[in-house]
Amino acid sequence: MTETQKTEDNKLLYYFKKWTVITPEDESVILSAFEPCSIKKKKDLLLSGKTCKYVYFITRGCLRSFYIDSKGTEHIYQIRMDNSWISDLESFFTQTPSKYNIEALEDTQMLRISFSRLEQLYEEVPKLERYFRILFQKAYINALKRLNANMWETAMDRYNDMLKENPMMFKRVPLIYIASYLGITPESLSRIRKRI
Amino acid sequence: MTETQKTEDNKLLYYFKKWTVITPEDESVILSAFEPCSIKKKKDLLLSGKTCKYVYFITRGCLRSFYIDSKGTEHIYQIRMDNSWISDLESFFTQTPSKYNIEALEDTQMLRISFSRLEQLYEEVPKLERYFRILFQKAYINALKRLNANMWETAMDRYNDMLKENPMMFKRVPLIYIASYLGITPESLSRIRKRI
DNA sequence: TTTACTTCTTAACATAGATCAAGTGTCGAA
DNA sequence: TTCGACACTTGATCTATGTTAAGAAGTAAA
Repeated sequence: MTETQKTEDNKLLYYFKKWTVITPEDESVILSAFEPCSIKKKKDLLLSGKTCKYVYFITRGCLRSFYIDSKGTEHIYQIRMDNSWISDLESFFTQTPSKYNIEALEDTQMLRISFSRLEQLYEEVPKLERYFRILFQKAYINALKRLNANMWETAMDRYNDMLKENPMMFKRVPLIYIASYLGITPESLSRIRKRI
Repeated sequence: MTETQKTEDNKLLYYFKKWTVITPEDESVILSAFEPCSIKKKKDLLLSGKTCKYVYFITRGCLRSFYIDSKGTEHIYQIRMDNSWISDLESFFTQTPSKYNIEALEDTQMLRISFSRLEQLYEEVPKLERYFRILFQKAYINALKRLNANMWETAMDRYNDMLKENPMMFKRVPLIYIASYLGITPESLSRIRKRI
């Protein structure tokens, strides 16, 4: 195991330990369940129509997930960077074909785990149920907040909120993707930025 | 314990058992942790500014949660009926004041559990972590779907989807609330219905 | 049985953001 | 060093939905 890899693993464990108690024995079981992988910028991690085989913990890099509508337009619903999870959870948990794509916006390093390996890991380390319970709790609360913002706030308010809460994204992600994530066109985002 | 009450409890357990294994001993521990309660139509279960003390499992009835914006307009983000959960999870899990209101749209019966009692219950019946992990997983997936629909589909498509997926709601909930839930005004909903 | 309130509809007008079209600047690959 | 794709901007026009205002129908209260 290289030095780089060790650092990556430790970050994964750091996040587990924030919400649940992990013994040294658990640690090695967890680490052995995850498999390092990487992807080059502009390459696809998941293609629409394929089943999503893994959940990925991003140790370094940036990815977007999006779907393509009947007119061929891409709609981004997630942009994820270092130390967060990415997957198509619906496809992953039901093991059915995905409607979404996941693409790398930067060269990205990840730790991945398959559906069956994760099920097995829950049996080996039941405490992980708590970690993921809390993770999904928070993800759900955030998704509802974003839903409310999209339904009832102006595009300008959403842009300002995002600037405040996710300043790093503006340094690493092109505005055309941020526009789609905010639910508007690049033209509208451009006009909003001019007004400020 | 009345006959009515027993039926209610069994429904709660039925949903737990769908996703995890519950022994007879666990059953009684779970049942004793939940407390029956009820609320009359138009009364408030939660007021903005107050901390949300419970999560509620609705055994029979209907509630809406909404927030009031700076102009005094109500915005509904959840409508929940029989056999589902309702709460302001953010306020509940952080035990801080809520930004939302929850109001009964019908006379409603529930089973409730407090934050500290739920924490204790997780220790007593660790298998419940799995149930709630899966519950939040599904809730998160649904919230993302609703977000995508609100960002990228027309109000008419959203209305038709809701008609298909939640026909019961149209029989029990006034259209003014359904409009708000769909992210549009009652006037727009009226126009959409006329077009069909 | 009158009154008042809630729900729902309709119409005229207003507006945020989309669409279409064109143009500039930048950067990586040949 | 030049070319072509990509990122971003700007302007003109269009459209879905909001806003304002009014009225009808149903229901609960007095």
